[in-house]
Amino acid sequence: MSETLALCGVRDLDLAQTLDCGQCFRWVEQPDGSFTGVAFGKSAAVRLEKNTLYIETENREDEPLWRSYFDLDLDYASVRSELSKLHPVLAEAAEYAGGIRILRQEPYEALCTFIISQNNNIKRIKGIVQRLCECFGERLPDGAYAFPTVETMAVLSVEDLAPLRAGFRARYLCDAAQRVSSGEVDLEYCRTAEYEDARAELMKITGVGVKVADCVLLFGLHRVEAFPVDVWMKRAMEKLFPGMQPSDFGPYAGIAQQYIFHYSRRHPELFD
DNA sequence: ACCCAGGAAATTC
DNA sequence: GAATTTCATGGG
Repeated sequence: MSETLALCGVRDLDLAQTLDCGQCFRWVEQPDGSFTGVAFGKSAAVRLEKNTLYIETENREDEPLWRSYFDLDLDYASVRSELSKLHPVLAEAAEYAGGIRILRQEPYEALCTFIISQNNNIKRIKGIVQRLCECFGERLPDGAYAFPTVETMAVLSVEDLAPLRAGFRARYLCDAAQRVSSGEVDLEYCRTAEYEDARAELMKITGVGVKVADCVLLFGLHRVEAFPVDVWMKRAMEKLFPGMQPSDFGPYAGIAQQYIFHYSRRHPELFD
C-alpha cells in the first residue's frame, strides 16, 4: 500500500458510523481509529482527519473508485435537510446518524453478504464473510483477500462451503452464484430496472426474499429509494413512525432507513 | 437449558 | 392462502 490519497472537503462522513452500521462486513477498526478493508479487490486503510479522507492503497489511479465507494459526490447535507422535514423523529435520527453514507459496494458481494445476514447476527456474519474470502478469494499482495468472484463460487458445492459454517445459508450462496454466473439473474439490470422488476429479478434466487433483495438494491446497486424492513425497522416503524409507510420516505428512503436503523440500535431503551 | 440473531423456505392449518 | 415451524450456528 504505497500511495496515500488525500480526498479533501469531505463532509457528512463518520467512518465508524458508515463502516460499522451493518451495511458492509469487511472493514476492521484499528486501535488508532483508522479502518482497514478490501473493496473491488483492493486493500485500503482509511482515516479521516478534519475534512480530509486519507486512503492508503496500492494505486493512485484508484482515487475515482474510492470517491465512488464512499459516495462522496452525493450531497448528504441536502438529503438530510429534506428528510428532516418529513418527521421530527427522523430529523432527530438524521442528526444522530448524520455521518452515515451509503457505500457503493459491488453488487455480487452485497448479494452474498445479505444472504448470509438472514436470521444471523452481525458478529457472526463478519466471521462467515471473512472465511468465505480466505477460502475462495484471491490473496492480495498485503495478505488480505478479495471477495471471491461469482465464477469461482459458481463451481462450488454446498460441501465445499462447509468450512464457512454458514449453516442453511450455504445452499443459498450456491444458488445465487449459479444463477448470476449463468446470466439467469442479471445484477446490472437491477441497477436501472423498475424497482419492482429489480426486486423480482433478485428474488429468483432461493434464499432471497423481499428484505434481502431490498438490501442488495440499496447497498449493492445504490438504489437509495429502497427501504429494507428487518425486525429492528419493524419495531422502529411501529413505535416511532406509527401510520407511516416505507413509501412515505421519498426518493432517499434508503438513507432515512439507515439513519433510523442506526438510531434505533443505539437506543434500545426506546423499545422496552 | 433457553433465547435471540438485519429471514426465507417448508410445512401445516 | 395465511399462520406457524424449521432451518445451522454461535453468543449471551
